[in-house]
Amino acid sequence: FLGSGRWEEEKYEDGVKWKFLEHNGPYFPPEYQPLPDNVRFYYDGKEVKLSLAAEEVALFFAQMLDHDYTTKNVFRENFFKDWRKEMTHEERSLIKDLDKCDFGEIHAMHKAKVEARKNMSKEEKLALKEANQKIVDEFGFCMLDHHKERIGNFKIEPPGLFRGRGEHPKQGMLKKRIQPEDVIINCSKESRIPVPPAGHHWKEVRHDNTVTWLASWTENIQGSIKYIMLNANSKLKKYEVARKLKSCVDNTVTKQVGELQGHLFHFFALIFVSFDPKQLALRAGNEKEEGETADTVGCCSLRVEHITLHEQLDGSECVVEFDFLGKDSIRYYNKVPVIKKGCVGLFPACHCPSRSYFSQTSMLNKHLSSLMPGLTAKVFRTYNASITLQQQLKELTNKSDNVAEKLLSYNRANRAVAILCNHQRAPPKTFEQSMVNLQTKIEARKEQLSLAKSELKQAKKEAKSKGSSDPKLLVERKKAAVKRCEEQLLKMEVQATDREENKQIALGTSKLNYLDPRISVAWCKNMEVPVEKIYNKSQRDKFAWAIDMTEADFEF
DNA sequence: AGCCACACTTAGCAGCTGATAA
DNA sequence: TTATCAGCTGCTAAGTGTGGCT
Repeated sequence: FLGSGRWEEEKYEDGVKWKFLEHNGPYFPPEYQPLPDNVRFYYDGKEVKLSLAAEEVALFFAQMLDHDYTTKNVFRENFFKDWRKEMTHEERSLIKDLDKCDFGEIHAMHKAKVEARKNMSKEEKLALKEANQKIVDEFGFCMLDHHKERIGNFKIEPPGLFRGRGEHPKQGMLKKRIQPEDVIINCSKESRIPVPPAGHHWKEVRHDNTVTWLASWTENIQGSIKYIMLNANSKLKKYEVARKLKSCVDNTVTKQVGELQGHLFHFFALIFVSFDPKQLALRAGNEKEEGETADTVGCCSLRVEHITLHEQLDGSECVVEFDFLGKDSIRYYNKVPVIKKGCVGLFPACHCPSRSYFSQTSMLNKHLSSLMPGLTAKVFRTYNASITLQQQLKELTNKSDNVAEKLLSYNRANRAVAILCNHQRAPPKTFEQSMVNLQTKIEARKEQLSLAKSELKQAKKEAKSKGSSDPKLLVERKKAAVKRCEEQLLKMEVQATDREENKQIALGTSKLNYLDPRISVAWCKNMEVPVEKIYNKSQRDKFAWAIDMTEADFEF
């Protein structure tokens, strides 16, 4: 029964995702608690008692006062506009200038609350934890077919100020409180229908087993739909599609260049032909509505100003320099030499200012899926990421290394992928300090080591002169101490290297979403590294299928 | 072909927590 | 026992891709 069917997906016929679904509905955040009387708001120096609705929104802003957002003009303007909508007539005619608003006391109260929470007694913390656990127990699980499953996000998003990333035109707008009347419930007809909070009703209860969500509502900033869903589980199928691409790369995709030139923008040809894994892993780049989101682009939406063509750069011929903001407004900067000379002729097109040269992802995907079933633009990222990990692991790890060194190599391979996929992070606020701390520890350990060494020498000397069995034992002990010290020192030095190299790189995203876990599991088996060293508990759960099925000889 | 609605995946960050060192 | 900090989890924004409609 451990055979091939065990990790099968798509249990049901066309599009049916479940046969039975039962849950308790989403959890709603607590109602707003009015400010105590001693916490006041001032306008133009004078105390103003705000209405409940206006006060709540004022608190949202006051809570963010330490954040960069509140210094940004767009944020402030959007906030102020939406805040005024929540005010009463009188408030609105009085409060006309955000700069004259004094949120000082509200801000101070908020900070005191955070502080108090931090300083809670053990008992209080435990009580809070238990209360939270009760909520999880009641709302955090559902019955999906015959299994009890953990729900990924069972809480309705609380109201607040919209925190769009980058230069988001809607940052600071009021994200409204969601009521049960806004929420659609999805579950089995024959299940216990979730009960709405007292005095409320659901917007709708439906029974659609072709979708996986349990509840949904429409959010007021972009008008998009938000869902309550299970945690996405990684799919074997997705990696198999990417893996198939490996054999397709030469005989299918690259041969299509000529055809691509015909009816798709030339730039795809360039990108998808020059896809030596060490090169590009751009996102597809769907069109976006202008003014609704931050101006970010991907492969298909790149504009002329994002690309510079160099006929000669850093010793390579025909190099494309990319500089643009991608998803989450993360900057992508890269200089990529073209590997297929046939593409050179395509470059002049990049200088054409017309957007029409840049085809759409739907066109691209249509073409790609005709080349290979299941092939879409994002499969290239999965393929590139996984093949790069495999190559890097092969290149970097030695069987004779110790575990710490092997793990450094693994992280370096993972890092190569993260760089390829442009997974960046802001350097942690405490980064410099923690590096200094680690360095200090290393120095201390070094001293300890030299001390241990001289003690060993001394012990040896004494053992020689006395020759008794007792000092010999001492020599062994000292030897062990030196060895232990050396190991710890090495471990710390490796850790320092790893951390320094990882300053601005986020490994988690590629690990979770792009790297075929079978590559990592096979590597662990080959290198005799316990799988817990590279996957934590939740990652092991997510990749249980790979851990279970993968042999040491797996090749992506 | 272009659009939009919808469903689902991928993403960085903030705050929490538990391991570790002092 | 307490302070610290790295790693983890939860959160929710921001992508991708499909399919139906005009």
